[in-house]
Formats: sequence, C-alpha cells, structure tokens
Amino acid sequence: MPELPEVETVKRELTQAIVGKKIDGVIINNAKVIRQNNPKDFLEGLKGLSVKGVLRKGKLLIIELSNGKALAIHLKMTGQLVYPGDGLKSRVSFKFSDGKFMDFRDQRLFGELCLVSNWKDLKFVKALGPEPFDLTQDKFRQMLLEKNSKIKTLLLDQSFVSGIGNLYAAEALFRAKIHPERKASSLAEKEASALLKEIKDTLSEAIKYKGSSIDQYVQLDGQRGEYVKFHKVYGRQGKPCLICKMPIKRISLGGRGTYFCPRCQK
DNA sequence: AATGGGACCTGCGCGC
DNA sequence: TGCGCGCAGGTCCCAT
Repeated sequence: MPELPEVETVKRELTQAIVGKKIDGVIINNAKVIRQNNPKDFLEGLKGLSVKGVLRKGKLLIIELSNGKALAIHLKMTGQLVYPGDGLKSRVSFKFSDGKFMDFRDQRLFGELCLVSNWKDLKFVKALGPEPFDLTQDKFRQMLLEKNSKIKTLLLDQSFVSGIGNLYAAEALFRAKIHPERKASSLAEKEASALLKEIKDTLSEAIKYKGSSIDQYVQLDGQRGEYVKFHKVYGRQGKPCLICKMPIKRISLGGRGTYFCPRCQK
C-alpha cells in the first residue's frame, strides 16, 4: 500500500506526535508482525526508552530511540500507524508514559516491526537505491542506459530507485507519456528527463495531499489521504483517458496491475 | 541479467 | 443468499 508519499506523511506526523515521548509498554496482539527471534526481546528492549527522532528510507520508517537503537517499521501492503490509537484492533500497540497509544494495524499481516541496534546495518536498507529527489537528470539517464528491463518494472525495483511503488510508477509514466513496457535503455534523453521530473512532481504533489488512500492507508490521525482525486490512470481501466478519451488499459507486468493510456503513452 | 511464478495473508467486490 | 474467483499500495525466493 504505502509508497514514498504515504510513508513520508506518516513520518512527518509521527515526528510531531511522539518525539520526546517515553515508551511505557508494548501490547502484542499478533506476534507475527514482529520480526525478531524472540518477541519478548522486542517488548523488553523497548520499555523505558524514549523517541529521539523519526526517519524514512524508501518505504521504511525508522524510529530512533534514546539508547541508540531503532525501531524499524515497514507497512508493506496494509500496514497503518494510528496516533492517538485506542490499543484495540491493532496487531501491536505502543503505550507512552502520557497514557496515549500508537497503534500498528495491519489487515494482511505482511508488515514488519523490528528492533535493531543499528538500522544502517539492515540488509534491506543497504540494498536501497537512491531517493528520487536526490537524483539529477544526468545520473538518472545514465542509470537507465545500463538497464534492459521494462521501465515500469525497473521503477518498482527498490535497489534501482527507492520509494516508488505500483501506483506512482503508473502515474509518473502516464504524465511523462512513456509506455510502461518500454525498455529502460531505449528512453531518449528528453524522455528520461521528463520521467524524472514527473516522478518528482507526482511524489511532491502526493505528499502535499497527504498521500493516496485507496483502501487501507490512512494518515497518522486516521484521516484518508486526498491524492486519489488526482490519479490519472491508476485503477481507471476502461475509463476515458483524461487527455485523449481513449479507454485506459490494464495489463499485468511482473505480476502487478499496470494502467496506462495506449494512445498517449509511447 | 531479466522475467515469471509463487509465497506470505486477509478481505472485498464481482459474476454466476 | 452463497460460493468461487480475482484482485489489492510490497517484498522475497526460486526456476528458467
């Protein structure tokens, strides 16, 4: 579910909400989401610590703790963080010393919580490619030239660029007028530039509107993200292209639903 | 190296 | 009304 804009939204709100607070206790309702050898170590390891800061790396949230360790949270498809929560219908709840709860909810149980000594050592973090906002047009163009995979599949590869997911890949490609099945290395310089620009613009706009709530994702306070209103292709199969009226097509690429306009995207 | 499939899970909407 | 199927914003792992 959540891609860069959604995770960034939660990160910003979380920073306001919990930095400086002390964790008094952890309620584990479903230990499956805790990727620790022993869930008890997770519980004991967090008790009494306070929150120093909140970071985002790609789609991963990192909550820095007062003893130098960190709580890494990946929301995967249906994870949610809600604050203040109620300690109910959550997989895991964190109780702060002021009595408020932060709830981790996750319908599908793909989400992962992990207490680590050094988040930079996580294999997942080490494998992440650059953040889209850190890329220059020249660098992006060079990266594309080295790849023969389909551009849409490549954008979803977190070791290539981090933070883009299925929804924003579709939106950015539409805006750049590039067909999702094009080989990355075949993009002309102008197309590569347009694509990077549209990636950055789409992500920025989505952050501005606090993300896209298709189904599960919500902001920290439980409200939905409003960017759905601005989607041009994602989930719109059969509906007219907003530019040329041609029905939006849905194909499967790498097992993911892929939406595009067969006329506008070359 | 790229691509395709399945796995991990739950729950929704659709057609019959 | 009920059932089976396909689908879902992510990632990992295996086979070809």
